[in-house]
Amino acid sequence: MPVYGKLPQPHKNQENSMPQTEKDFLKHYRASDYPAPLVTVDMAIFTVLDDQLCVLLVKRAQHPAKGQWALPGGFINLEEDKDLQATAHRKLKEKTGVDAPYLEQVITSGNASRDPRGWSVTIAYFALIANDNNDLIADHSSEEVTWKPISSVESLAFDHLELLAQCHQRLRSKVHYTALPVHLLPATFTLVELQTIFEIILGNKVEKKAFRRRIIDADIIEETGEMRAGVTRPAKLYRPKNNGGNHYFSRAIEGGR
Amino acid sequence: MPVYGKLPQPHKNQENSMPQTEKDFLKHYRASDYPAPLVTVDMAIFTVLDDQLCVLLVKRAQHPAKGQWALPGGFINLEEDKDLQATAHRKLKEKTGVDAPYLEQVITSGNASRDPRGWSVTIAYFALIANDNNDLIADHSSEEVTWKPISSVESLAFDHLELLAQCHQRLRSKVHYTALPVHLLPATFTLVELQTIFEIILGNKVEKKAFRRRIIDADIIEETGEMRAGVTRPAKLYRPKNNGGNHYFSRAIEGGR
DNA sequence: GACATATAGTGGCTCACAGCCACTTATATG
DNA sequence: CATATAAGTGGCTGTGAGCCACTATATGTC
Repeated sequence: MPVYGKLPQPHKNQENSMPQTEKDFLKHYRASDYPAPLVTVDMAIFTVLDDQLCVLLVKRAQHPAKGQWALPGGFINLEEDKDLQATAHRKLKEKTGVDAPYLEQVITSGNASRDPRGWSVTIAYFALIANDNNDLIADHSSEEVTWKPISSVESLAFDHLELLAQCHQRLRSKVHYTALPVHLLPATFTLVELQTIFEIILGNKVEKKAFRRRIIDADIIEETGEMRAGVTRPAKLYRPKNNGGNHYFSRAIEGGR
Repeated sequence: MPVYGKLPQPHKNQENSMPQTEKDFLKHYRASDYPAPLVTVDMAIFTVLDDQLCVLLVKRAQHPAKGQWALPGGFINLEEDKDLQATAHRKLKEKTGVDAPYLEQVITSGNASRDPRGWSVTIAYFALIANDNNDLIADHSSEEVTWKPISSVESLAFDHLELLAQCHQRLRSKVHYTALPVHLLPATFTLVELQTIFEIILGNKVEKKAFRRRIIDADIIEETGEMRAGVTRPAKLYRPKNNGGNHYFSRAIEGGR
């Protein structure tokens, strides 16, 4: 990998007057001397509540777009965040108290008009958290925070509606060929529960036998040995195996029923 | 370590005193008052030359990392680029003269250490261009520019090797379930040529019949009516249809001899 | 305890499509 | 005209999704 500490090979005088070492160059370099866009990280944090796919929204307490609903997010803390993922984790923790859910970078949106403060760039992530963590929502910043069913979200600040659409789309398409939704369930779950989550995200029914074959054959979950009692036949409980829902199927799941 | 021009200006107590309109807020807002990361756009521009997948590299003429090979890229021009994609297109045009190839955003990398100038963010794109455009490489900035077989790239400036790996990976995985490689071929091509490109990217052979069935059934290319003469049986020429290589298959292509 | 009911879970068929491989077709060349 | 070589096809096998009827196991009611 690149080594920054060392000087570049002394180039005998090229373009200009005298050669400059990288060290010299950096000594006089001031990032703030150059115009730069604003940079933020925004997140679509998904969970399933009451059989609906929901996303966490905050009502903006500050200008710009004050009073509008928006995806949680904010500026990178250049001192504390070691990388973009850390910024995302920090924001997630601030809003939900949850620490290490599934987190995936989706898209970076940047243009001159999406934020009235000027040229701005935002890196959008989506996160999946289990619905047994829902009550953990904290409320630091006197902002209003809420879960909204994704189907009921009609407008958001900035271009957040578009970002949300992209995140939702990414989630939906990955559900066709991965087992991502396990991250939306608590530590143990039944196959029917898992199937229901798939159906909620896909927006259509999934054929039971095909679904179970697929999940079992993929060897991504294992029986806990426990059963979930109910009003009828009890169901086996499962937990994610080795690499959770990060299995890729070579064929897509699609229709059914 | 990173040097920032100014410390963050403490907001003068707004909430408490009097309400402020967004207009007022914006009037006094100066983006440059806040520390912000550097933001660049970098690209992996792919083509196939001499039966090898190649990527365009430039030798850096300026500090930092002067003299090292890097992916082409650079800062956003806040005045001229209307969005990130425009920056990418501009960079692509500068280096290759090509204007509208296939372009896809891959990943955004940002952390405190990837650039010695400080906290920096880069948005990485990959582009596919046809190998009949190869000669169009311009050389504006007295930088050295070259096509390197991807297998021979062992080190690059900054974290560009990692970015390249991500772009390469994205390309390879999409080749399993899309017809992206048509963008790497000239306007007309034979099925065998197309298959060869697939094989080069995948790094393994593809079964002829399965490949042809897949492409033909997908209805993404059409016969031109012309034939390509050769030393043996002439081959039908095809051109991309409606939406080029942007078709998604529901099953992956994989192995075969 | 017998039975109804409801959900969990299985057996076993069909169908689409990737992999396989031998076969046919069309051209250049000696 | 025979041969070599690459283009292109026929037709089988295997995998895994879709389908749907069937069995299994609990609760609730009488």
